[in-house]
Amino acid sequence: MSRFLSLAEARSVRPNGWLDTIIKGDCVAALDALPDQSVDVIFADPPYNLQLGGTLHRPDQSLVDAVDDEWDQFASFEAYDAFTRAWLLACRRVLKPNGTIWVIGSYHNIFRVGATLQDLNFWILNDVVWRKTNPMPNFKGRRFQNAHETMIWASRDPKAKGYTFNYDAMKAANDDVQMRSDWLFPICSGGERLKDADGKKIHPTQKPEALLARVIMASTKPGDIVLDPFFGSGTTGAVAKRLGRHFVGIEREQDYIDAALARIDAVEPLGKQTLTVLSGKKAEPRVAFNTLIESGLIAPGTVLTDARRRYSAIVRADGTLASGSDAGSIHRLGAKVQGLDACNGWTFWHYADGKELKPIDALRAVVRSDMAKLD
Amino acid sequence: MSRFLSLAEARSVRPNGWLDTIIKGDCVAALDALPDQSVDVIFADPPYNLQLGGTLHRPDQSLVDAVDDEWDQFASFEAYDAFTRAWLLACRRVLKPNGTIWVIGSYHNIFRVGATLQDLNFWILNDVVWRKTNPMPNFKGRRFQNAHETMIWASRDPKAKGYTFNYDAMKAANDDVQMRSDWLFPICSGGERLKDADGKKIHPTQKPEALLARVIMASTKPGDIVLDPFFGSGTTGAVAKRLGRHFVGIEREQDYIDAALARIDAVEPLGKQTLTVLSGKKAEPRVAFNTLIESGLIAPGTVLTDARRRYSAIVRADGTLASGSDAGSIHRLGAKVQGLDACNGWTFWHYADGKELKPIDALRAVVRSDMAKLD
DNA sequence: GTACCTCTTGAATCATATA
DNA sequence: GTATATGATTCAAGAGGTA
Repeated sequence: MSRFLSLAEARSVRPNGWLDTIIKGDCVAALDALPDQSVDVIFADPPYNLQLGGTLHRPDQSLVDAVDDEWDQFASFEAYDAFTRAWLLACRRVLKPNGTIWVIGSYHNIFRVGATLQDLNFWILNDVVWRKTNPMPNFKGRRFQNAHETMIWASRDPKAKGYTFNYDAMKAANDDVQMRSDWLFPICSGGERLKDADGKKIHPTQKPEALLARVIMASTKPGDIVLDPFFGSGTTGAVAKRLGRHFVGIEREQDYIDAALARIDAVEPLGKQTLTVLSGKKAEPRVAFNTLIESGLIAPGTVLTDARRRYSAIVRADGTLASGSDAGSIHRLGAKVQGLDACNGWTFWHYADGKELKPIDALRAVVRSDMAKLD
Repeated sequence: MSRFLSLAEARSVRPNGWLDTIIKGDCVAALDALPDQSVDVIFADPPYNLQLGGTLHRPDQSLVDAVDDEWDQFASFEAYDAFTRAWLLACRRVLKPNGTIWVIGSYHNIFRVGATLQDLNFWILNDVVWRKTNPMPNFKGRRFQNAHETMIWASRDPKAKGYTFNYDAMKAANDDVQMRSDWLFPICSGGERLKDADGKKIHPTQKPEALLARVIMASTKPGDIVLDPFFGSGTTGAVAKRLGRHFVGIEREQDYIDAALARIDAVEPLGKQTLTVLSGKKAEPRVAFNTLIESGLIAPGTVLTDARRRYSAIVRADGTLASGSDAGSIHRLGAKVQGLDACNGWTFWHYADGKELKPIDALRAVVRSDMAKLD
């Protein structure tokens, strides 16, 4: 059975008695209860300090369930920085000399976290981008869709060269090319998302196990100790156990601890490491028409026609087409000129290649073959 | 002919005489020579403070041509922070109140830049990841392949809501889905890369024009002023000119200035027609519901329903709707009958056209197209 | 079983013009 | 400055219901 320890217990248990447990309490106090240089890797998912204003509604008027928990509120950047500095310093002491730390965040907090890491003499090895396959849209159309989060991976010390990085495993898992710093994963939803009896999500920001699996497979060895100072629903612990690593979690909220303990108990460790890697080879990557312009395959001002030259349109620099007083995407304008509701602009619009007309889809194929090497 | 100005000239030229020029000199001093609130967008590619220790060789023992220029050297994080603070403050004064700034960097410097932006009360709108199709591999196999750089897009002020974001154009250019925060582009190479007579690259970190094109198309209007305080080889200027925007560059090194001037001279601006930016409903003129009644498109007494005929209302002669004992504007009543606090009456309410239900928005479109013929 | 449709939801710094 | 009225705005998945 999994268990959790009070701060006093964490301090007094026999050496390593805190392995594979959750320590209940404030993050810094709990870290202070652990011995020097005792963990191999830290994965930290601290509060993001979102600073949300009012409420936000979707276009269908439904309310967005925002992260408004008390633990995500800070009075100022200074307060957030002081908090960050305190827990990172405590982490530093607990890390083995060749240990590394991962911190995940968004643009709200990650820059402050990164600067603090550098100030405390951690040495950044990579920043890794988690690209979400299914991020929440920007409902008001005022910004780019916020489709990623950032992880910083850093060693405890600039001179430490002995940190674990399973380069060959990563490369083998990635079609025999180096694992890049941009990773593609879905957000945590469906059956993986922990819910209470009423179907309400237990934790507002549960991370996907696939993300933690890659982190752990990349930067730890079997039997290593992975500490998570903001344990939440216990994703780090569940994945560590499954992958044959030890975990230590720190968490304040009893509700999260209860959920995490039950979750981890249900995990069956893998006999053999059979980490499945999500190859980003989805059906076909989406290519923006804009990309053809940006990559010089088609110039703004080019005239496109349909296959029989009945309709024509001019390519604008913003990636839209214009025809007479109408304008829009390749699809919208294709539909418009034909008086239809819908149209596949990729196959409808053609460009002149010598005397021949070719569909712009041919140019998309060029872009896709360049992209194919990536995902 | 393009030209460059000395600091003294930049200070003394007639108003806007510094448009489409390169100012030679230190970045902060040159910014100080420009008027308050005079530029729309800033794109900055500051020194990355790479701090490479020693030299790096590829597996075949060839030497990696690293960025080791004098301008990329800083004694400490403190020195880099002071530098960052100084040029960002100078940028802040020069930006229009609704202006925005883009800064690009890597994990070496972007966290310090981001934190400083926040400290100076810039308001981060997005962090945007440039995913490189063809990044340099990690030669030692000790880290993930560093396959991206990060751009921060921020408004001058947290309360400034009037910044330019061409949402509809970005969406139309992206297969009619929102543009995401992760962008895929090749690094600058081949014919685009500026080289000297010996074939040596002129600038170590020349950015691809495609990247700048998306930045400028997303966040400026034709005729806007784009300032680049670290002009280098002039990518920002070349793309701004091509896209019908004004540029101002600041650069210290005469070699870079010479290369940039020649490069920009060779750029042919696109025609006005191709530069028109697609704008959505937000930019359409307002039409009062009353206008539909006055122009005879809908008669008082007409019964409107929602798309599924769950709710109905009657059109009154004063341009309001009534339903039972409730009455109000098309929006208020739409909200009221659904028990919501907001509703777009134009798309909610439908009228019967034969057997079919059509949104009253279709009638608004008729009014708008009639209005368009007038001007 | 399957195909199709509807509804829900996810770390979000998310409007603007006029009075 | 504030208050009010207009009316613009979403992508991918999964769950569950219906034909």
